[in-house]
Amino acid sequence: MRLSKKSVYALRALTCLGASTASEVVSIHAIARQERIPKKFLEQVLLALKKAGIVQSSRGKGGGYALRVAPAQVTLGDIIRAIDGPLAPLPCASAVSPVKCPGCLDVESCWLRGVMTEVGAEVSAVLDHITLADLCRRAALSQRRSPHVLMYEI
Amino acid sequence: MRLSKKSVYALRALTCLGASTASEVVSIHAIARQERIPKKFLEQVLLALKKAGIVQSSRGKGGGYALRVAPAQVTLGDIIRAIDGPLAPLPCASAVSPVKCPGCLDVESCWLRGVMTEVGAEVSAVLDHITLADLCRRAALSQRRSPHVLMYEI
DNA sequence: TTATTGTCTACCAATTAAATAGGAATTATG
DNA sequence: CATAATTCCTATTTAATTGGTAGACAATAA
Repeated sequence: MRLSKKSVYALRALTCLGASTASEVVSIHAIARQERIPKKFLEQVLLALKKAGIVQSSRGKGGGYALRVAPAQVTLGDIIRAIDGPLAPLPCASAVSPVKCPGCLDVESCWLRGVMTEVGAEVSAVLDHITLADLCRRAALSQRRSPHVLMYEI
Repeated sequence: MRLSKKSVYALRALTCLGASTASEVVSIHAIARQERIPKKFLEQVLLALKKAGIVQSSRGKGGGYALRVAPAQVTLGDIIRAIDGPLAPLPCASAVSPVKCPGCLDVESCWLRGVMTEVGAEVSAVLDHITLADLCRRAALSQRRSPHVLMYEI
């Protein structure tokens, strides 16, 4: 149930883009520096987000990335799915792209898949009602307070 | 967001125990054979479940495992937590045992932790309202139909 | 034409998950 | 008591995944 580092990077990069106006582009370099993310790794993250239709890019000098849709239109679920794949607890229980998992051939696995499909749907529902706009709002709020205070907040 | 093989084994082993009466014990060997789980691996799984207070064991000849609590008293959440650890999407966002994760020192991580703590709580809520009794019921149902039919059911 | 930027693919390193191994401790039973 | 069956515990090995790096290539603005 753990979020990969990759998708955390994606979330941070996207709030970074969400903070800019829609028209202006931000370079990989700038995002990497600001968010302290390994540049070449971030490259792959953004490429995946582009493939998922969440961001758009322009190349060449002065190029960079921008959101392709409004922050309120992108959900946490969209982002995590784009990076980490289906949210289903089991490969075979994915609504998007169900894949027969090993050990899924016999009867026992079948009822498990049933339960897990439902669990996956509920998890998706949770993640799909939190939008990038929400994240940006929270990020902006915490930006305003002192880092030191936040660091030790429970 | 994927379930480990280990916890799938745990779920299957437990439904196996749930199917037996509370008083009778089932040996690792029997469970492993019935559920086609590597015996030595299952050993570790059951040990973890025991440490979590979900099952009890008796050693020596004629020994084995049995549930320590009623199937309706154990939740999916309990089981998965016992095997895979906290359900939180981020180590730092665990209600049970929050651990400072690398990159969690600066301001950006803090708002992420906030969101993820909430997400984790909701996921927990989902998993904690499904009980082992529910799983056993489903397992019993699918047992009654033909394996072949189930195999290709969507 | 050149500097800057994204695109793509392959690769390597580190970590984690899955499985295996083997001996110690415990207990029922002949 | 001796033995076989069983859990307990820890270490090791193997496989898979994740995290990160590298470098050649393509596009574009100036």
